[in-house]
Amino acid sequence: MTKPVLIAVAWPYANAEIHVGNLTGSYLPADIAARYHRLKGNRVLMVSGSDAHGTPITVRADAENVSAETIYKRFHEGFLDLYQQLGITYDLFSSTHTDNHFRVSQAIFLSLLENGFLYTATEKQWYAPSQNRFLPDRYVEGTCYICGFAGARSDQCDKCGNLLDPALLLEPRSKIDGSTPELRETEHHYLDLGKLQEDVVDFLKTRESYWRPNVLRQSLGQILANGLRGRPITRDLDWGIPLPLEGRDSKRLYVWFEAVIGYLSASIEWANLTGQPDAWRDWWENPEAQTVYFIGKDNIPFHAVIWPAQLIGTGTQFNKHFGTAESGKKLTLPYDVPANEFMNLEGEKISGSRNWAVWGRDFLTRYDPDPLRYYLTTNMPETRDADWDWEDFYKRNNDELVATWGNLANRVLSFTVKQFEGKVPDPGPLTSLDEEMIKMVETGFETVAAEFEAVRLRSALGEAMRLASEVNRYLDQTAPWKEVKVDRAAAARSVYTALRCIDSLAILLAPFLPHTSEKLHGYFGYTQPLFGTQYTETVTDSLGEHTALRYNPAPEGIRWIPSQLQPGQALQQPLPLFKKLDPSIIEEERGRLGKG
RNA sequence: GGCGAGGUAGCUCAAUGGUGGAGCAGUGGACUCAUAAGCCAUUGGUUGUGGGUUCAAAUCCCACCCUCGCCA
Repeated sequence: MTKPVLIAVAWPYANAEIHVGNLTGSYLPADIAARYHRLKGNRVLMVSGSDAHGTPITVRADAENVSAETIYKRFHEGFLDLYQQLGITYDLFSSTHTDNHFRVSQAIFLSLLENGFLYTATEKQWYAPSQNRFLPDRYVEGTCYICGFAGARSDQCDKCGNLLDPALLLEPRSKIDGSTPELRETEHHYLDLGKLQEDVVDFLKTRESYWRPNVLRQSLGQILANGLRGRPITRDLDWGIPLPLEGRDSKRLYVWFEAVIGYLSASIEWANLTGQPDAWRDWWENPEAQTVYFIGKDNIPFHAVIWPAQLIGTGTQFNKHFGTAESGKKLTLPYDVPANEFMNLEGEKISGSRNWAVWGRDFLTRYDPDPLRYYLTTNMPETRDADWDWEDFYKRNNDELVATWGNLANRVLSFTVKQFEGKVPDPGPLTSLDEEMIKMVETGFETVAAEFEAVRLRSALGEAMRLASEVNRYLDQTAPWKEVKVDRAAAARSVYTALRCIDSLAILLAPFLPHTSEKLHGYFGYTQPLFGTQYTETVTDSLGEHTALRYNPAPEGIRWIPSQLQPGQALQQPLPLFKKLDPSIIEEERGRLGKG
């Protein structure tokens, strides 16, 4: 039985490279889950894109004297490259800077407006007469009225750490041209979260039994303790999505409001690109669909509270404002938000500006993708902050990945090629020991799956690796290298049994280690691949063009099933799946940290 | 400042009131198909600190220290 599963992945801000903390926080667990569900035969749609708007990008653009679009595209291209190398298989990785996303976001805005969940209020904002525009808080600096620090940001002082009331800042000046800004009144739209609170609480209560405690406490717990207040959803900017209201189109939707809408708009863009414009409804207008959001803990309130509030507030009005066939259906609320904590690096917080980071693309110039995926999964911050430690990476690669799994596959395949003419031997009747071994691994298709369904990926990997160890134990008990000298039939039984287990383990481990599982799958002589292929595509719309990452799935079929390996099947001459690392990399890599 | 999470063996983590466990590392052993990998055995912990509740506390309560996140 297959079901629709939406894998919704955090949208990386297109103003920095992606590091291992970003990967283990959301992109990697999302891909592992997506690959698992695809193997299960579920209808998977995995979407995300570059978050192209917002002030961090315009700040950087102004600093480099280039357009915001230039900045976003530079990092966007890097994301696509990394995702392809690491095998993060988005069905669509797009961008928020697309005509489609603009229209979807505006439709959500209009739906909320029609349903009475928006209100307007007037506030005071910094305005630069010299430039004839409003300035975001972080564009204005001045002297802190609390500690006297001269380089304080308008909304926060980096010296004393206090959050500031912009209106009280002393000697304000624009970071762009040094001119003196003035406070002017401006009217903005607010999302009326107070009005939506009861519905959001009801929604969260239906998830209470299975969501991670850290996510529940920061959503349901926080609301019950403090309640929800309205939040402004517009700003005076010129980079972003214009309000779809006449006379107000100089205002832009706030990034926090529109970026989460990307999950819906990317699904719609994907549907259009595949030539089935209504296909998105299978996930978004289907109460049976499981929509799972992979994000870091800093994003919990936006995905567990505000995005559900936006969806609830939109009601059944979306199609009407988007111009698609009205269905009278509500949009699907999040099924799960398995937010991860953070990953530190050698005991310190990852910091891009200090280069205290392990960058994804840089890493892959020296190492293979699957060891990275392995280490980031065994060390995934599912319940608490984790730490990337180069010595630990080295050890887990050599002592676990190579020793337990890579060596197991290699020793049995090599032995078979050498002793049984490269063909799966005919085992004849199996002994009870053989049958127990096979059954133990087959049970893994249920026990590992249970961990996947609960999004406990570290545990799922641990269970699969435990089974690999069991096969090593089995080999020591049967010792086919001894049997082959005295009882060839016995050796054939043992080798067949081990091969069949390894064939199954390749599937169990495939979501984590797709590149090497695919390779091993080929060594077994199969011609049909486990997974599909990634490719990029340039999409042109009224805003210009953007490059999208796409995924061409493997042929339909359920592959999450135990090995049916047949005697006589011809194997390929295997090569080791993983490389042992030299201990010198530990100091070498540590030496790179913190250097420009 | 408020709220929340975490602090358990050298490392990564389990264990929510009932004799502190696993994997890896370390040590000893037998084997040799395999990337000197695998297998068997084994050393190792006053559970951040100080109090308290209890017959019994890693677990519940209070205070404090450290790390982190959210909010103000």
